[in-house]
Amino acid sequence: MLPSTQSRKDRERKAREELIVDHARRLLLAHGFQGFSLDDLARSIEYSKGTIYQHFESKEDLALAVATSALKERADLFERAVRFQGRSRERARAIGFACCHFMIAHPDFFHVEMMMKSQSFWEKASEERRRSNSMQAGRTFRAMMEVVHAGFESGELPRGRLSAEDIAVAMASVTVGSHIMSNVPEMRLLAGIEDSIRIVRQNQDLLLDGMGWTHLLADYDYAATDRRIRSEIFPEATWFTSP
Amino acid sequence: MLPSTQSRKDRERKAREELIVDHARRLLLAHGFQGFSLDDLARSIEYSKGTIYQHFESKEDLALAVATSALKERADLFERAVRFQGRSRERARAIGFACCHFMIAHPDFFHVEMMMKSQSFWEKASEERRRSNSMQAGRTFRAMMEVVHAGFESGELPRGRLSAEDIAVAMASVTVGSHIMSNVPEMRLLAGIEDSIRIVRQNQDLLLDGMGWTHLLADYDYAATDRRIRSEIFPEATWFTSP
DNA sequence: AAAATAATTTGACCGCCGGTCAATTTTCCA
DNA sequence: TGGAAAATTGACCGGCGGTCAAATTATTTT
Repeated sequence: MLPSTQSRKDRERKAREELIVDHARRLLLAHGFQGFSLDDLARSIEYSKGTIYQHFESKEDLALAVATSALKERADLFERAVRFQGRSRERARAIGFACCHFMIAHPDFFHVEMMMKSQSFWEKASEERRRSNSMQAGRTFRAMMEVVHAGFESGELPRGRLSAEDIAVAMASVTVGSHIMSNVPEMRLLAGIEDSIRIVRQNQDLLLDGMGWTHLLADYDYAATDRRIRSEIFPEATWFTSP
Repeated sequence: MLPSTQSRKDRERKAREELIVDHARRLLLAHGFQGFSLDDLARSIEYSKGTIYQHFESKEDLALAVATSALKERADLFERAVRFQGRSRERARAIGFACCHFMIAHPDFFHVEMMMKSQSFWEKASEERRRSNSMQAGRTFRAMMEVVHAGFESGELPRGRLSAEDIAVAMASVTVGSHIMSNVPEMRLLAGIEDSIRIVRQNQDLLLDGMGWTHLLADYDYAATDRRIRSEIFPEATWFTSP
């Protein structure tokens, strides 16, 4: 058997896996995890259900692959964000920007991520895909940690009670929580929320201010920073308007 | 038909509904929404599946009833918390305490709440149960708003860019987000998290500090406050240790 | 008390879904 | 080109949420 044959097969296999994941993402977002059926997916990709199971060992495994592919995108955005040339808080802000950019680019996607965090998903997914997901999660975490350490080293972020890890967790927490709460219909009604993104960014600012991460929002006009972040790091972002 | 007969029937009906919800909660927490089956529930309560459907119009409707009963508990805790006699930030702290108390009293419960926020749950639940849930959500929101307004009026919470609603949303967001993130196994590993409660309270403090809500954590020792909150408001809390 | 009527409870049944695997088709190399 | 090996298929399975005619129980009428 020629190596070229093997690699062609490999390429074909990989291409089809991508095809499946792409269609699965679409159906998953359209109908939710429970609502989307593998028979529909099989029809959509014009392969049989059995073939799907040659790539994924369960519905959960497939959903995890979808989630991981998106997480990889987010990790890419994070790594671009930390490359921003500026003060540590500006770089933290760029990560916040990346989160919002992802939110806008993939509305409804957090539903998928929520499900993964809440159900007995992991035990039904393959070991390999779990590791792959962990990899991407690690990338996003490391990006945040890099900025936190930059803050410590420059003295812009006071070393206090909190470890670098605690601070990274706090940044992730406030973003995720704000994302969720600002999209709950109940909460939107009660609090009169119209712009989720504004809520998310506002709460990120509050948290970083709470850490004493200079410059505080009150002491500095970040409008120019935001424009730079957009033009230098995320030129493709069309949604953004500085508050 | 005598009225006593009617009311006896009503009582019996209500008692059975509670029986169903109690067992459903147990099964739901044990196996997750997908994992718990109505046949199991029917066996568990020693009634047939058809009888369950005389009380609930779908599995989602039942899950919503479970969630609402827990939300009511939380609303009760919130209303107790805001009754705390003290400065506005201490009362906000008492609400944070209430959240943590609920977390401890009902571990694994946030899985149920997450699912409700993420899936097409609401459209499959009955109008009445949706309203009932909104009622309880409103109670928790109003409790937070009361404390925020107390903060504004006392001047302890600066009136700035943020509306009272924004601040209430921020408080809810950081709590929910911290709860989630500090329980994601991935994150626990990456950040070395051992005590979720510590993370949640820490992040709540950071956020309130970020709002400039006096007294800032650095300017005041809340240990005595925490002891008072516990002894005066939540005497049944056995988990709490002041940091 | 017995019969008639109304209300309640039941579980067999339906369609659908995730998952399997023997049978079929396609690919590959001698 | 023939036949083995690999890949693909879709009928099929058990279990699920949900339904409803039939059976059972409770209530009223005679």
